[in-house]
This record gives sequence, structure tokens and C-alpha cells, in this order.
Amino acid sequence: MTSINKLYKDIDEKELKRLFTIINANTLEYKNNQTIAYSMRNRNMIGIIEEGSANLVRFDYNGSRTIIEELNNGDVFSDMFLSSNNSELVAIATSNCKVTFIEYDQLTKKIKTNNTAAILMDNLFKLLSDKLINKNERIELLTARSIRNKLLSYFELQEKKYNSKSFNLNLTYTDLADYLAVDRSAMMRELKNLKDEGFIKDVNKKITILY
Amino acid sequence: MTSINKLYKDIDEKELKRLFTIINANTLEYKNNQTIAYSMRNRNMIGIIEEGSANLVRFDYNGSRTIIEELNNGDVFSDMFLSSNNSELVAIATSNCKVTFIEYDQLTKKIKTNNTAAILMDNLFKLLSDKLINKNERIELLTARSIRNKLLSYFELQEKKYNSKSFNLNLTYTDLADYLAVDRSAMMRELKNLKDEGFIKDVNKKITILY
DNA sequence: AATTTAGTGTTGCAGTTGCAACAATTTTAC
DNA sequence: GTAAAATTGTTGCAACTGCAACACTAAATT
Repeated sequence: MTSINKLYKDIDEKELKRLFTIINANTLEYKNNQTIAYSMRNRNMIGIIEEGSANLVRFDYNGSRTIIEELNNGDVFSDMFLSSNNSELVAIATSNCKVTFIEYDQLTKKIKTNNTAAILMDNLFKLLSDKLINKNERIELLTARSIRNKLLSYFELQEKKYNSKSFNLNLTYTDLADYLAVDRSAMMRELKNLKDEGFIKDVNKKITILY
Repeated sequence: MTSINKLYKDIDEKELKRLFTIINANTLEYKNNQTIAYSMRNRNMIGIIEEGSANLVRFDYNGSRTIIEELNNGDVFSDMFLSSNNSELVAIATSNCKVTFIEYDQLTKKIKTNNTAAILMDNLFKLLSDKLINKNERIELLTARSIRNKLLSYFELQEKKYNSKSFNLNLTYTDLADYLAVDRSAMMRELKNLKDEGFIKDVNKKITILY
């Protein structure tokens, strides 16, 4: 289990447990759809998804909700990474899940004396870097000037990621439209155009780039 | 100088110099418009803007360029934070500037024994967190469904940032249009509408929110 | 101080997009 | 296993937006 999780890379499970005791880490369980409010009480608290999944969600003044980030096994989330002057932010479990909370300050205090803490910190840094990469990618897509270009950019990105002109969409079209911040029906229309014009093939969620 | 720079917070200049010698940091100077290629040769190399400014720029397959990030005094940039499978990425000096390059791996190796390294690492982590906050903010703006909403969201963000309904735009309109990823002329038109309809006042770049 | 370059302000127009609405299908939940 | 909820697929239409083009002003460069 600890090995799938990038955060625990190169860390011995026993050592990790010992460290978590030292820095007062706290593991809590949440049921599907439950709000994970714990982390938001304290800036510099970091939540680690140990099992299950959750969404980081923003509720706007008018009540509409936006998914800021989808969190899966091994992902971290924190107020530290989120604009504080913003509308209300919460994490909501999208399956039964288990979350460990650690205080960033307690972790840093230990890195000099505790090797596991140092590795954990290193892994955490790399996770943050990965998050930045993902955000930059999304921004790249969002700055395209038309739905068509957004789709093509998205497909190109998948092509590079999977190193193949054929890949399965692992998002629903509804979610993809959200991700690209466009109207779903308009996106479907453009998708149809791309198919009709022979740019792509789409056999039930398996996209093939034809050019 | 080291005090303005968030990265060097709580770090003594003498100690910093000593550390930089130990970890083989390398400071180079660039003239305005020069390409800062050094960092891009080695993944896990981190560039620190010591003086001046630069833009992180992407060149698309078709040659068009997009500014991914504007870098100022104290900012860091690295391949570590950028998708590698992407089109060509370079930093370009936008003024005469001085950049220090450190290797991330060399830094982490020292955090246990060198206190300055540990503080630097901590500051670096917080800078990354800040970057994430900025990216999330931009994504929030980019996901708005119309130019009008993008502008209003942007203005609201500024209002919260400055804690005032009046604030100076510190971007040119051309840059703002780029930032919001919309056509400049269309944005100007919408800006005019917002003024005409009494939502905002705009006395040469000083915006006042009127609602 | 003069010239070049960058930014602002505006408009017509055509193409794109969001919205609303609905049927059909698939998935999830009890 | 069935009802409820979510997703897909489609369309007309009005509104919005990007593009091209131009005049004008401000800022930078020599």
C-alpha cells in the first residue's frame, strides 16, 4: 500500500508509523459524500488521502460548485496550497476514505534529526511539483481560444502522455467539458465536427487521432 | 536585498554564500531579451531570479508564443515544475538580470547537516505553495464562461487582495486580455459595457467596483 | 527631439458558443 | 431488480466573441 503512494516512496512502513506518532499525525475515516472539514481548521495542516478519493470543491457566493481538484490515493491537499481570500473551500469524500493529517511545521522541525521525515518532505516537494505541472497543463488547455483547439490540445496531451495516438478517455464527457470550461452541448457538437471532418475517431470513449 | 526575497527569509547572507559554495550554486548574468537556457539542461535544476525579471515562455509548434509565467526578483523556476512532454520552454530575460542555479538534489542532501539549507528548503516549499495558489487563482478566472464574468471575477479577486473596492490595475489591458485568455478588443468592448452599465468606474487604470 | 514601438479605443462582421430543452441510454443506489 | 439519478446525444436560436482593420496616444529607444 505504501508503495503505490508516491508520498511514501522509499519509506519503511514501520518508520512511517513511528514518525506519525512523533509529529502527532491523525488519521480519520470518512464515508462517501461526507465533508472533510478537519484540515481546513488550521493553516499549515496537510491532508493525505490514504484510501479512497475526494474532491476539493469551491462553493461560490451564488451557491454553484466547482471541482478544483480531484484527489485520489496518495494525493495531498492543504489550505497552504489554496488562496485564503476565496469563497468557501471544502473537501468532500467521493468514496469511503481514510485521511491522515499532519502539521507541516511539525514535519519540518523533524527533518534534521529524523531521516524518514526528510524523505517524506522530499516526496512532498515532488508531489507539489507534480501538482504545479498539472495546473500548468490545465492552464495551457484553458487558454486555447476555441472549443476545437481545447479539444485538440487535450487530445495531443493525452497522446504524449500515453505515447500513442489511441487512448481511452478516463473522464465522462460532462467532466471533460467542465475541465475545459466549456458548455457540454457545444463541446459535443465540436466533437462531432472533428469526427465528421476525419480528425479523430471515437469508438465509445476510445479516441484515435487520425492526423 | 536578501530580505525582500521570500526565498531568503530568515537566512543570513554570509551563511547563504557559504551554502551556495558547498552545493555548487552558480550565478550567471543575462542581458535583456537574452535566453536563459542554463536551467533547462538539467532536470532538478532550480533557477532563482536574484535581480531583474524574466518570462517563462512556451513556443508552440506553429511558432506562436505564450507567456506561462512572469518571473520577478525572488521567483524560482525549474523544469521540475513544468510538463516535460511539452513544446519548447525557455526563460527569456525581460531586463538585465542575475540568476542563481542550484541543484535540488544537492540542496536536499544538505538539509540534515546544514541549517541554512533546511531554511532554504522550507522557504522553497512555501514559494511552491504560493505558486500553486496563483495557478489556482488563474484557473478560477479562466473557467468563467464569459469575458464579462472573467473581468468581474478578476476585479473581485483584486478587491479581496487589496481589501478595497478601488485599486490600480498593474497590468496593461493587452496583458490582462492575455491573462484571461480572451481577445483584447472583445475585452475592451465588455469593459466599456461594464462601465456604461454602471458596474465599475475606470479612471485611467484605477478601477472602482460600484456594486 | 525625433522616430519607432507598444498600448488603447472602436467597429463591422462572420463564425462560435452558451443556453434551454428534450429524448434516449447508462449507471448508481436502495 | 427497479426506481432514481447521471450521462449522452442532438437542435434552434440568440448572444457573445474572435478577427481584421484602423486611428490615436503613450512609452521607449537612439
